Amino acid sequence: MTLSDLAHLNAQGPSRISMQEVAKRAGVASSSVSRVLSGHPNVSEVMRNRVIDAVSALGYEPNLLAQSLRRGSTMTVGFVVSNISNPLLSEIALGAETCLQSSGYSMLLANSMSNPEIDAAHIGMLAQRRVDGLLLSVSSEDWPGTIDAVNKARLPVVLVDRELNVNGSVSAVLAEHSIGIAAAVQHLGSLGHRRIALVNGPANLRPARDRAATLRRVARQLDIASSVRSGEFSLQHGEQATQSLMAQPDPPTAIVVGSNQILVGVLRELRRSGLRIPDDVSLVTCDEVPLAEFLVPPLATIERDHFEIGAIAATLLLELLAGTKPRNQRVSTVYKPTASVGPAPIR
Amino acid sequence: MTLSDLAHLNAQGPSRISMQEVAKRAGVASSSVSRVLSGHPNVSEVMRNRVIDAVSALGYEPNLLAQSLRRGSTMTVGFVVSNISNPLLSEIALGAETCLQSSGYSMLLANSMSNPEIDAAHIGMLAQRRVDGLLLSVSSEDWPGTIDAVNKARLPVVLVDRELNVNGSVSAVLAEHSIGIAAAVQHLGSLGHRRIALVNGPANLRPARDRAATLRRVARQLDIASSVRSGEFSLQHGEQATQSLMAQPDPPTAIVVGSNQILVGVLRELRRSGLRIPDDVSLVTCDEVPLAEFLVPPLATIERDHFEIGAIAATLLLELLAGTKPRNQRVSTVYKPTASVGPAPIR
DNA sequence: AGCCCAATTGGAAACGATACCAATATGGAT
DNA sequence: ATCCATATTGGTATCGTTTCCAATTGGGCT
Repeated sequence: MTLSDLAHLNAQGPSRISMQEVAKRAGVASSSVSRVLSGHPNVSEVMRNRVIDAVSALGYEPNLLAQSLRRGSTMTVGFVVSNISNPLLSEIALGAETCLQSSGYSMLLANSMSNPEIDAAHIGMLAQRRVDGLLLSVSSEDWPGTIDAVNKARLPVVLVDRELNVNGSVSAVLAEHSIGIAAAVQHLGSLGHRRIALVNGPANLRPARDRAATLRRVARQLDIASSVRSGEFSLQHGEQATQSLMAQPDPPTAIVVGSNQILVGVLRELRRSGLRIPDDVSLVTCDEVPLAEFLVPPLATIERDHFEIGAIAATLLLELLAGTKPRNQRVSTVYKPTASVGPAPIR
Repeated sequence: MTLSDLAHLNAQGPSRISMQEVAKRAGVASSSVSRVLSGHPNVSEVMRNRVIDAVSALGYEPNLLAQSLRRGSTMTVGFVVSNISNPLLSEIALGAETCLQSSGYSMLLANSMSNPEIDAAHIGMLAQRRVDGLLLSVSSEDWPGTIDAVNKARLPVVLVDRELNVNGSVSAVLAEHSIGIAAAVQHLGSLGHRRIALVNGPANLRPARDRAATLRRVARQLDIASSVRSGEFSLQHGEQATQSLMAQPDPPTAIVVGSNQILVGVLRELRRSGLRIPDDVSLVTCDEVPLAEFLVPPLATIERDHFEIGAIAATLLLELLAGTKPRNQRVSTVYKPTASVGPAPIR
């Protein structure tokens, strides 16, 4: 059955019904229809019924596009993200979308594939689409194009674990990576580890920066040697960094991994080189990942509630849209040791 | 620095520039500005330059909302999905969004949390927002509200591994689950397994239906006993079904798992009950999941290219939007055996 | 009875673009 | 020089709402 066949069957005709047609059918002005439907107080009972009857008789549904143009609000927010297939980000997106949904907002999703130029282009595009606000988990905090785009957009913004030097109405949800990292380093220290490495994400992103700074600080306090390998959030970086770390004359006895994408590379390289966890090297990874509990040994993790981070980001944005002042909200991280962390090997 | 401070610094003033203002500044009619910007052929060089100068002097950016209202196209598609945090779906979403992006389309994401009522509500909402088309991975194929909503929406639709009895312009991308399942069952049969169980998703969804039918058919051909446990895509279903399966007098010697969410439950229950893979029970799971390769033993999987599925879905929708006839495209699945599949235990 | 205020309604402008139509200008052909 | 076809431009209606303003009505009050 084709669309035009369907039109025959369907009493309400082939094209969409406008408010004008409802008004004509009800024998009133379109402004009255609008008042009834938007719940204006000064509407008589008779009018309300006439309009409602006509609406349901014609199967009228408002055109949100026209509403948005007139009202100046689209009830839409944009989410700019490096890669939604990253479980961290997809859970954040779920939390955000769930929260936004319950307030009548929709979410436009834009993947940048970790390319800051695309980030910037997306921000501009979303502004042209007149989203009411932005959730940003950009791929670089120092890319000028991104900063320009945010400033030009003149929109309420919530940063998702990012620090961006921009003007305007900007809130942020920030994870306290230091808590989890500090706990992990202390635990490792207590087990005799004296050389700890961090296979980290890019230094121009807050999570990586925060983790690196904390690890260095706490290690120094405990008289532990620390080394940080910054790089992309990628399998390749994980492999390469691990290989170069473990090839050193005094390789680290514990590795902290800065993301689930890097983790796969680290694990592959450890498997390839025959190093055993935790006998040869202890392992801790950041951000829970689905099957980690079934690895042998199960992986120690530094966790944060991803869904909640998304929900908080959305809440902060809803606050801004309601006219509140920007604010930052912090979310804790928690270190969960497992058998992947053991005593430092004796050399 | 606040927004109003910024307005001072910014030459282009506090509020957004409309096409009218560009026209006034260039000393031409707004229709001419429109022609220049939309690349109409009959525009003189002088006019083009005047307009372009005014545009860049004022920093004009078109209002996509007004464009959409007038043109009758939003360059937006809706993606209705049960739960974007499912890695299968987030990879599909990435594939789709990447493809749409390159054609200038944006994606509105709507999570239903596997609730068919919410599915239906989202479809209606997206229609009101005047999306140009829909990508649907609905949570139930027989929920009347969903079918009604799709029929009412009168939009081009692409089904993502779903079968939905609706009218209109509907394409589909369909995974050939039978290929992978058949290969797995044959492999298990050749290893002596005579009782195979499928811990499956809900029977009102194509992937689960297809897998169950294939498993039953191939098992019968090979004279193998098969049992199928249908249920939600959930950890709990995985646990409960596994427990009840293995508590039988003649428990299965191999389990096929119908989704990554169910998998976690199956693995937990197997661990809890002390059953070993593959010594006590062989295990195959559908749809690759990140760390499966590092489990001990690594998990045998029936894979399909999730990103490609998303990209194909988007391509099919773009075809429909270009006016082509609906069509279905099939995507293969491939069985990848590992040490999680072994000879049937001897009783 | 006359007046005023409040409630209700219709008409029209506006949001910011596009597209049709008519008007003008330009050039070549006769 | 005249005429016609074509290229270019401006004016205006339109997309589907909301909102302002003015007009009408009815009731209460003096």
